[in-house]
Amino acid sequence: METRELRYFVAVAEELHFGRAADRLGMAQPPLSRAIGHLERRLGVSLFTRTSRAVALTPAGTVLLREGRAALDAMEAAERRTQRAVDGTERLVLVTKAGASSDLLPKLLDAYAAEPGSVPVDVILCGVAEQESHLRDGRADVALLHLPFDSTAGFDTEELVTEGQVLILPGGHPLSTRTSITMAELSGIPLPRWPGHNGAYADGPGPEVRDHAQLLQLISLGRAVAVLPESCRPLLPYDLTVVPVTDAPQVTTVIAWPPHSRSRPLATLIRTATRL
Amino acid sequence: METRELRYFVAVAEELHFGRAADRLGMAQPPLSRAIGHLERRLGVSLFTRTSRAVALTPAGTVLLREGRAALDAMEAAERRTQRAVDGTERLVLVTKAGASSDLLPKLLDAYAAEPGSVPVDVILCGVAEQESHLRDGRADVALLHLPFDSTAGFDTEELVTEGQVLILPGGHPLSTRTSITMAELSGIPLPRWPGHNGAYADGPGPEVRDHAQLLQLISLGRAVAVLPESCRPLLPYDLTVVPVTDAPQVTTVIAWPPHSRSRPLATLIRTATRL
DNA sequence: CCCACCGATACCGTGCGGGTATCGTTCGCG
DNA sequence: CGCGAACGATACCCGCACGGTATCGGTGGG
Repeated sequence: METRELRYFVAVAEELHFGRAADRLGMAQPPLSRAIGHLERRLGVSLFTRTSRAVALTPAGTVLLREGRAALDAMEAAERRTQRAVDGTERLVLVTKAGASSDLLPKLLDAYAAEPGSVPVDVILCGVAEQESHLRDGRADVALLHLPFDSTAGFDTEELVTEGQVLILPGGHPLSTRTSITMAELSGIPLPRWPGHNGAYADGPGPEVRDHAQLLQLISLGRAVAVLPESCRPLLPYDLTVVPVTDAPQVTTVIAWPPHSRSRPLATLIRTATRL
Repeated sequence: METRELRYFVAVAEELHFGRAADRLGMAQPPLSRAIGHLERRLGVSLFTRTSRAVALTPAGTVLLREGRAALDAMEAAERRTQRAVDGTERLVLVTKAGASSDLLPKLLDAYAAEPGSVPVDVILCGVAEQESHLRDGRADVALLHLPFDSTAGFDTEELVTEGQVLILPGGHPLSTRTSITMAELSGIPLPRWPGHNGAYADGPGPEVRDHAQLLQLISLGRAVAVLPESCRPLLPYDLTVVPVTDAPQVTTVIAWPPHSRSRPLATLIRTATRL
């Protein structure tokens, strides 16, 4: 199977429409139809059920969409990591959520820079749920993830720190005088919604937020309250109040990397992180 | 990057010889040279240093070999799993070492077959260190691996059972009267060597073995002794003696599967395994 | 009932992948 | 020291497969 065919297939599988898919791929519709036909004939499997009005995935097509995306990610990762491996300019790319691990990250970077044989580290701060794809498609070499929010499926990981969570409130909020609180007491309050793995938001009450800066501004405006890991405290504006949530799930920060690609600099970074 | 180019690159990187690589690929040498040249130009990195006498990988080439193999495995896996997903004939392919988990496996298969919604399970018994590639390139959906011997890098796993190890001896062996033994006492005895991840054997003393049947025959012949997990006992010929090794590393059997590809039947199998 | 939509088919041109022949360089050997 | 063998690069040619345009066939909506 050629990557070109697989890209074509994924486009059609996502659009479920040959015309739009061809458009997205920058080509005409007939060769796309033909390419998919070729692919189906060569695999010996029907991937789509098509009527002249609708296109749908067969079970085999569903499998190929899932596995094919992973394969395309692996191809992209191979390409990107190779391009970054030009002689003498070795670097590491670390990705993490903007606003998270605000105390851990500088410590880690300083400690690693002091290690013998360390290389420059580029830091990518991205929105929630983008780190995984960065790691999967080779834009990054290593990530700081936060359980139970992020999934570590397919990555090797080491646990770094575990912490409790706190409730963040605007200054004048009725609950801001409390010294602690439980999840049960928050059950009626809509918490902000983060984008899922596909980048879309689940339905429900509560404001849609994309990153911490946005969230904190909404809280300052009295439009939201949120439960966040304790380590976000140093980043809070002065006008917000913090109330420990006694029974919120513990948040574990882990360092994660793709299971192959364990270069010497990466191994050093991981070792440094676990020793902090 | 097209898979064809990547296959070409891997062939050259493994042979370190354009002529032999072209031979292996069933093509002539000039188009292969040209394809590699194209790839290098498009990636913007040099992958090989070539003189007219020798070909060697650059650092970037080393990265591409590692990442590219993973990507090709992912492509193959996508293809194979898709072909196996033809409607109505869903099956699971389980791979494990021949001779290992001899008690666990039938129990698991029986328990799973009794589950509602279970599908037929094909069992592949293979040599040591082949399971990982089966799982990686889509020939299998799920594997029983044994820590610390196998690597679970890149797979999701659940621990199933942990057991000690025992020393297997031919009947008349001087140590066969012992009721227990320690690793230190075995330090002078050469233990059999298993093939590594590349299929090659490490240098050193001790016979080279490929599977359990071969090993047990060598032990019966008095040409080897071995330390194996306790669960191999039911498979031993009557003329072998077993001595518990008190301080041998514990062996953990885990069920492992690729982190994506979590179909309903697979999830059921995993759940069944963890409940045994 | 007709038209609009959409995927499949027919047909054509061209670019690229692969073949053969040959060159340039380098090492080994007489 | 010079010749030949080994090996990758280059030159050149061919065929095919990929992509484009035009059109068909079937289906559902107005």
